[in-house]
Amino acid sequence: MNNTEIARLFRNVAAAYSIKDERKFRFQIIAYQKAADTVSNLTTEIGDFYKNNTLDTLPGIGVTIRSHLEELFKTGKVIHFEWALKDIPKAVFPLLDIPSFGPKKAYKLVKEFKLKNPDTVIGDLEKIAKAGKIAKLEGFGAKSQSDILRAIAEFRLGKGKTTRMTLPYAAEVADRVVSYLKQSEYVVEAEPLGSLRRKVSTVGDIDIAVATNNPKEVISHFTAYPHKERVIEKGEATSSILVSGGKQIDLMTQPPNAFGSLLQHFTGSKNHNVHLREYALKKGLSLSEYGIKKLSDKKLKIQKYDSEEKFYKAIGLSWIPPEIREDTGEIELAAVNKLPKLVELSDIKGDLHIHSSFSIEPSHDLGRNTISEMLVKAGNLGYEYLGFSEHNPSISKHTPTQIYNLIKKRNEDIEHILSNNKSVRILKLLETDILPNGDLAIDNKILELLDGAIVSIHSVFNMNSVDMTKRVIKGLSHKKAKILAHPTGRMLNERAGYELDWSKIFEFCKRNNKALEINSWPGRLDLPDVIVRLTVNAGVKMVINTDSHMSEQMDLMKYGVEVARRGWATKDDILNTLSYNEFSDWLKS
DNA sequence: GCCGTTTTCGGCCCGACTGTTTTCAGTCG
Repeated sequence: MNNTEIARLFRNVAAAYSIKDERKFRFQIIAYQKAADTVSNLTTEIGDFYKNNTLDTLPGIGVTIRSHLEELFKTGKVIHFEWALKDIPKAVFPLLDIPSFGPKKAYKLVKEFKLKNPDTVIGDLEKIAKAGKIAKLEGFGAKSQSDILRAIAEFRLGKGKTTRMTLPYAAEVADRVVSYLKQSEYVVEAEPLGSLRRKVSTVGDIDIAVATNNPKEVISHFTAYPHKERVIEKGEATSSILVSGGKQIDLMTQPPNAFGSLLQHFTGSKNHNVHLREYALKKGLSLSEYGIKKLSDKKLKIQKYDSEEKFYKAIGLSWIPPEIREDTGEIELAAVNKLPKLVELSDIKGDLHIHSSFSIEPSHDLGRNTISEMLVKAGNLGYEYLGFSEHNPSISKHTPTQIYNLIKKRNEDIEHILSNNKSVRILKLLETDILPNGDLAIDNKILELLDGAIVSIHSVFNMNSVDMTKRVIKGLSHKKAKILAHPTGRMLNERAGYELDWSKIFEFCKRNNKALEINSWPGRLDLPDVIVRLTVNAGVKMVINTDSHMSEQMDLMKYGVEVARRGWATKDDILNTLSYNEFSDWLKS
């Protein structure tokens, strides 16, 4: 079973517990939901954790769930799960994917109308609702019946829980709503929060916080948003709408003097907030978006905070950058004021993965702008150096001699340009394919023309982890091969990427002075943040590159820096924060 | 069922909103 299936199994077990006895199984439900979240967020198959005997390193997986997983991988089933799911009709579970359906509602409807077939249950329920039978049920009414019909219709259209947005897209949607909100005179401040503020690689829905002394007016203004499809809910302090394209926008408000606690609350993550509140409880403090209550104060008066810094300080913590608020150790370190100083965009001194339009007759796509145009942009960004890494010339269409001459010609062009442009230094690189057998696409004699090579996988992605790891390590073995570009090959929302044995890759890179790339392209963000964290811990260096094919794409560097920050990388972990001389020494190392 | 510079036992975040109710259950974040 793969991660998706196992996460679903855990969620179904949690739902079954909810239906059986929500109070009795309260903490088991939370535990299984948390385990499901852990599994669905993994970038490695959980079967590999089982094989490596490292299941106990995963948060939310303790002795019991671990033994259930071991039973699952050994025998293909788990007796305890079969017992837990035995009394629950299978038709309940597909309904749980529909927004507004929880275990209780799904179970009641399935039971009441004796729905048996999980494959047709959604359509069956729709017919029943259309026939007006749900409104007659106790606890339901005409409104809930029509809400069910709409929920099913929207679910079919893929609204609500659609594919997640890339960061620039989400930022654009959020910016439009924020600038609309700011048209209201009652909006003092408006900020996008949630996963967008934490810079998660993809964003599900858009969360916006508003500081106002008149929440009612602000919410009326919000629900009148011209691009809204419908209002999902509208209360006194919060509201949600669905906008065209099926994306959900959640709004929360607080008065300006309590905006700090709202920023904290609505930025999340959920796991960070839960841990933070448990931590504060032990100090006798109860936290919410309203502020902080001292439990020793019998009247439970709320202390308000206008800034996040003051809010964290009141709990005895240093301010935590949003990118690392994932409950992976940040609270413990903030308590002793030992958070790392994360790398910043202004630390970056160069970009090493640039495709110019120089006619190198490459194996893959060519850049759109000339070497000179790219250099102008680099100057505008304040860079000290730029690395040109066009794809290697196609090996099926050229002889080695032709390739040699093409690279030589590019080098001469660069030298010529350099004689007229002294402000930005240039590194002569090449993005070189690692062939399926691990050889590089160009030979040693040609590699010697370069300051260094960026190597990467562009074909035959479907190799297993063992073979792919051997392929990559062999590709990196040449002296000139210094950087592994987009190391997992993933494309967000498109393909998962191949698997590598990271401990072997790290060991090789560390011993041989090789670096892994963080590719800033918003559809890649590769390395993924969790692997950046492993890389940092392994003491292996990284380079943040844009992989630009046009000069304006060099602005995408910020996305790579955000990934690095989510992986707890400091300036020391990132090689292109070095000066030109230091970086060029590393290339020769 | 998980977890640990107060604990290997005894804790487990905190609130909003809706529909169907007349005080609350269910869902969501």
